[in-house]
Amino acid sequence: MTDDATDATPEALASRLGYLLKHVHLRWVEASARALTPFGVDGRELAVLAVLAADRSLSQMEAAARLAVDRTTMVGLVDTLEEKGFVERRRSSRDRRKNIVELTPAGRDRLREAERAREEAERRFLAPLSPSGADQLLRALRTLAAAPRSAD
Amino acid sequence: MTDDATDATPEALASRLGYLLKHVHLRWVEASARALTPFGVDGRELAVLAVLAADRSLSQMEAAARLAVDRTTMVGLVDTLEEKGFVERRRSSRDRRKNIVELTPAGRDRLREAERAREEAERRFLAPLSPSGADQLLRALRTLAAAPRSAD
DNA sequence: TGTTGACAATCAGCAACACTGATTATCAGT
DNA sequence: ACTGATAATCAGTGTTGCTGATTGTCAACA
Repeated sequence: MTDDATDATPEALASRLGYLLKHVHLRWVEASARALTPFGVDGRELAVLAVLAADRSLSQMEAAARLAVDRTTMVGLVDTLEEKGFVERRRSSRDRRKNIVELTPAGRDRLREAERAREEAERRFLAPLSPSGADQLLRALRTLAAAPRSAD
Repeated sequence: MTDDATDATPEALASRLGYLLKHVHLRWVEASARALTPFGVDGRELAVLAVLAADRSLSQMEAAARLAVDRTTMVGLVDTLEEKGFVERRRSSRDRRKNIVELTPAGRDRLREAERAREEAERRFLAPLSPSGADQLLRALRTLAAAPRSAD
């Protein structure tokens, strides 16, 4: 009896925002991990490459701010990307406290390939929605992410 | 010096599903935590109370399956709810391996109050969207959460 | 010029969390 | 009775993100 609960969303939770966000996110993490494994990067590392490609070069702190990850987390992120040969650290000549992080040619190539795979995975993931539904979802999420932190 | 990046979603990431899901979820966790603090439960504990109220009584495993949390995590969840006096464990008489978990009257009261607060918080959280937009968001999330695990 | 306060990157340690695997008690079927 | 499966529990592990301290550097100013 009722072992359908294993992968169907149970009635009592179906409308809970927290439950839905968490599980959809989890699903996506799994799906994107699967899609990105062949490229040797995970979703967050790819996002780092993407922000570095967007702005020519950034300090670690700037990159961390862009991605809204902790500054100490960025250290490790850049570490692994550097080991993989996708980025390079360089001391800024204008402010020698800063590490300028830049894409290597290999990093740029990998970014291009992996981005394609990510986009494809995202398309597949959103396939259960109508095209306009997918679009509205992204727009709604963007709105909520950008909304000012509720001032109590 | 672009410190606007701290709370505005940077261009390069604005359309990343993973980024958006993660940060919207994080925002919601913060908001709901703030809303629920006065009631002495967090979002997950409240969800446990809700599934217990929906189905008269459940074994721990059944409750865990409903919420899609690990069975070992449910042990701790029930532990703290029991300490707070909101649920009670009872050995099933029909299958003495099972712990039947049931709401106490105090748990039922707390659930009612806290649910009201959660709904109110959810309304506030979704306020930046139009009413129909909020509705569509929930529907889309429900669809994605229920979609069959992509079969590669 | 030397001193002061702030900031960038790094590192070590901590807390939260969920999972794996083993253990104990119980069940159902032979 | 004996066997294989299942429920709850616990101990240990790995991950993650954070706090706080450290080191080097900067900018401002007496």
